Amino acid sequence: MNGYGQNEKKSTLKDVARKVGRSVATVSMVLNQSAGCERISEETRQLILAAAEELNYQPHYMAQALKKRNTMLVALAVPNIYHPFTPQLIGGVQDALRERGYHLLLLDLTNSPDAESVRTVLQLESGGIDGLIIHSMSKELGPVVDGKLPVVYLDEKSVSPAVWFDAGGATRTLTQHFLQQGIQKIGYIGTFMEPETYTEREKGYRDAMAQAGIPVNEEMICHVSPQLGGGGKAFAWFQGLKEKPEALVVFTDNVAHALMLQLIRAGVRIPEDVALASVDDVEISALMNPPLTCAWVPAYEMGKRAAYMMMEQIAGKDLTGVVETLPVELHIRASSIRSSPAPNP
Amino acid sequence: MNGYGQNEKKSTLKDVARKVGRSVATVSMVLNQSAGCERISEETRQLILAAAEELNYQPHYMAQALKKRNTMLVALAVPNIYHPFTPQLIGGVQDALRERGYHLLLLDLTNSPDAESVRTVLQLESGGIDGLIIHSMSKELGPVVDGKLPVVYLDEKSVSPAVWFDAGGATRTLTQHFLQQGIQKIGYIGTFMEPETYTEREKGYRDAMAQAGIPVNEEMICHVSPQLGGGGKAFAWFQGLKEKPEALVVFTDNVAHALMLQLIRAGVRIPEDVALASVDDVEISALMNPPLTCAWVPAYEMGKRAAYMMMEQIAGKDLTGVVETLPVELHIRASSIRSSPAPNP
DNA sequence: CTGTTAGCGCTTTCAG
DNA sequence: CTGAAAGCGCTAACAG
Repeated sequence: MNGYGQNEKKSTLKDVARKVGRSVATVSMVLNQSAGCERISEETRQLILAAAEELNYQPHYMAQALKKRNTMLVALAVPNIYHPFTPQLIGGVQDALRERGYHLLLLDLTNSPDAESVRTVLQLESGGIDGLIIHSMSKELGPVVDGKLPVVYLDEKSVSPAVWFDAGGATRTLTQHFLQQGIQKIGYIGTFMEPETYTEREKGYRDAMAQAGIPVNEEMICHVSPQLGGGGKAFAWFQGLKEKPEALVVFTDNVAHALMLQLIRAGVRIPEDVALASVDDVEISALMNPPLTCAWVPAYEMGKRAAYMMMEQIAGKDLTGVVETLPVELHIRASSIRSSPAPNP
Repeated sequence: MNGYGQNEKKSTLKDVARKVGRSVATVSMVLNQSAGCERISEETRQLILAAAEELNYQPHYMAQALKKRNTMLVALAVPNIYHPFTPQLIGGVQDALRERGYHLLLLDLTNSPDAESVRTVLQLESGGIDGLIIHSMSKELGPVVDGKLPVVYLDEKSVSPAVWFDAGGATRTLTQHFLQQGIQKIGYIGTFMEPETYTEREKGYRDAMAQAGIPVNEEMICHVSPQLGGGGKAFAWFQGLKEKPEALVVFTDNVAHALMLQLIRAGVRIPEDVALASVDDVEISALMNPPLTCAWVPAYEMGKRAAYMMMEQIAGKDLTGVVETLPVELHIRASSIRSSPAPNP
């Protein structure tokens, strides 16, 4: 057996109450500075504070939670802990939560068959957490938590409350960036995966093309998985094309990196043979050879905003219908520049 | 105001007890299958089960925790959520915890001045969590938690219980891999940062050199930060060397990637001008041009093992002194091959 | 100014 | 076979 809880016996409110010869109620009051604590005599207060210090008193988290009906725990459910986006999201959520004393319970659903993840959420939902932030999984988890506790959705816009970035705007901007250079044969590498941010990205590309009056050639669109492996698939597709696009909008950095590295290995020049641009802008994008043009996604900020919205809800505010949209930034680098831009009239 | 808890009023043990006309004690027993539950009549049992189902009863997490003196929460404290290693660690910890119904509380200390992080840990320590897994921060957090709750250290070996990978072995193997090719002018890119895994990595390199009877030229050693930016520093250092090494052992993938990309941009050929090998082997390493030779670190597995050790401790086992060492795997790729290896006698 | 009381929702002896 | 009772550690009226 080990000896936790024996060496440094945790002291309770009762312990400090006994030590100063006062009741637990009084002690609780001064330690919490709760309503009415001004009427406690300065002497008693000092006595209590000193005793608490000396006994190294720490309030018992769970007891407090049970009584006050809030756990100070917010869960973040992520579909894929390995997505380069996820750590930034986590960082943002965590930092915002910590500002107000909340803790982050992470629910990594990467390896979780649906049923199990739902069961886990249900478990937590009852008295375990104060709220749930859901990344890209409203379909799977939305019905389960519906109305039972405060929720914020991340990376979606057709549910609420939510915070998302302008995914359509990202690919639209990227596409227009090519169009402005006079490039018309623009392909798109997207995914068959469902999350709304992905369908919106493809829509952004299509919208930009339509706006420019250029019919989309479906041959120039390829669907892969959002992993590095997807880049391999995209490369094979590209090599198989008889008529190559002059530029490619890629839906996510991961895929763009893998694709890029393989194109270069195969002797395809970027941007001379094919220009490239993608969405996310993780740190290494700027270091690629050539540096990769990206629509930068404010993932950290999204996490922060989601956490703030969560805490507002816990505080009682109704955020139904609220969808915060964060803008992306276009970071132009060498991978996408084939010619000087069309002169601005 | 929002309406959580109003629409779907949570039902308690009392609710289902009342519904079936039995006492909460009985209901608690059958629902937990606790000792003595066999003596409850089949009829009553069915009644209770049905009622619980119908009322959608979920045990109240915090109440249970308070009574049973365990929260089913294990915290993982990480020093840097952005390290490519971290998500794998998290994944491993989480998956292992979930197998036994535990949840993961993530403590991301990336942006946390020391004092604050310590305060947070202290807060949690009292009745908030059942145990704490500490990644690379025994110095900062060890004293704070000392003896107060079960701890497992990750990526360290001079504290216990711990799980770590053979960091010295990793760089030793890499260095020997070069030596076997007859390369003698081997440089090392390490870091001035403290974590034990980093000092051990440098030691592994030095040991291998010593073993081969080759004096280490201190000019051939460079210390940078373990971020992508460190790669830039390393590149500048390399360019400034009058006498270049033929091969470079790099202490972490991040730095190797950035260094590699900049070397290539500068026209330095890999491995012809300088061979490269590094520690970690994140997914993209195999896709680099040329593919990067790595010592693969079993991060996911480390997380899993740490979580298992944690749960064993929570179950009462004393793991003092136990340090589990996980082996690394050498993944040889083109970046490190300058000649065929010396013939094996 | 301070103590008493009554629980939060649950588990667990111990009596029937 | 089942229920009553005690209590985990804490908070919040309400009395003095």
